[in-house]
Amino acid sequence: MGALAFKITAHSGQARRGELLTRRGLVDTPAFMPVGTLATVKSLLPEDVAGLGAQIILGNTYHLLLRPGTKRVAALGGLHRFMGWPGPILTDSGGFQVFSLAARRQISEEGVSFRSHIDGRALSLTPEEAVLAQEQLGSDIMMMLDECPPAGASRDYIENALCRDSRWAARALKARSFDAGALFGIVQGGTYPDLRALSAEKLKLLDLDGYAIGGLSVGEPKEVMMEVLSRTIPLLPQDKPIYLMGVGEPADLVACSGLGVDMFDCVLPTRMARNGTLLTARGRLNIRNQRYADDESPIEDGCGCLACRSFSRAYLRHLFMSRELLAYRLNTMHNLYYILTLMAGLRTAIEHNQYDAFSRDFFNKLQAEE
RNA sequence: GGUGAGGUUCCCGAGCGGCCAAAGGGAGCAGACUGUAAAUCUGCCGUCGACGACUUCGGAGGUUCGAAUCCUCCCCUCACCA
Repeated sequence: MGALAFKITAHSGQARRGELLTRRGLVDTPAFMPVGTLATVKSLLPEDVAGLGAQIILGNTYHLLLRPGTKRVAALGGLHRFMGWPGPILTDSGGFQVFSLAARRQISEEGVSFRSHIDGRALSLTPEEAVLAQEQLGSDIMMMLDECPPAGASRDYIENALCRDSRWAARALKARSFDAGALFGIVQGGTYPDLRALSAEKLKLLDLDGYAIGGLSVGEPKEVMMEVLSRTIPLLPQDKPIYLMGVGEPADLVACSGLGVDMFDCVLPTRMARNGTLLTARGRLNIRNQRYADDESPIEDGCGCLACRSFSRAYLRHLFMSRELLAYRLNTMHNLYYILTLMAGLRTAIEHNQYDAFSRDFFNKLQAEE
């Protein structure tokens, strides 16, 4: 208590407009959290990130544990000071790396042992150590260590994992210091509604500050994801923030907000930016494409981001083709601006009880011919 | 003027009698990317009526069942000597 307060200020259908009050400031929800895995949102300055409209960012325990070390970050004054971001930070626990680095790790009741992807050295992460590392970082919202099973995992496997997750959640809570940040639990259960319910039941017994939904958008069809989500959200405490982990395609943000999700994070806008794909209301635009070589128009007419205000598609294409560093920065600014502006629009719509109209308009534009 | 090395598909560059439309880079073209091992990865990249055919390896001839690969002459580069 005290680490986090959440207040819902408006509803529009299932969609919720809320205010998440962390110990380092307010976050308006539904919120999108840009990912800054290694203590930086790649290519941007903290003031850029804030200027684009982000109120909270995500950092990563696993990566920072390996380099430069969470103990070192603590000695240097914590992650906020280290990276120059004074606002709220949510830290992932390393749970996703249990999934993405599956080939280099082993899971036991005690925890996870990894082979570092940098130098191959062995390291272990228990639920307690994950909390400790996040406390060393000075995290405002810590995530419990969990296992995120792949889409193809068997029912037995998923059930076994989620039961262990709930034990890990209890251990994480017990390990947390009294003055530490908030701690979220993570609901798993793959695409099985009853397993999702089981996971939610177990986690609800614990005094967690928020509930994340993990193990989605890991390869399952989109309709399945929406179906699972719509059946899982009602099972969670409605007075706590609900966080859909790893989801961030514009269409998903709109659709999932409509189901009641309050928080999102995703590498998609920043990674795509660095790979030359730009987000627009009409869909994706690959700036590498030949047809933009002589195009004097901005990425998107009417977009208020720095890249669109100042530069043409032709120039941005040139920068990207030349691998100029400015390309990554401008592309990232555009994509994050697009996403964060979309979230702001969504919040306003919910406040005015116009979620449906907003959503309809969004999908109509997306469908429209170029 | 002499001697030596060499001219390969957009570029660089392997190949040195058949398994070569020709390795490997680069460039180019297109696609993917959802709690970041990602400024990454994948595919295409001579032409066509395209599981086959046709035209290519400085030029022209020749040897051979068969040549980018061997021989002759010519053209052009580069290095060194005059």
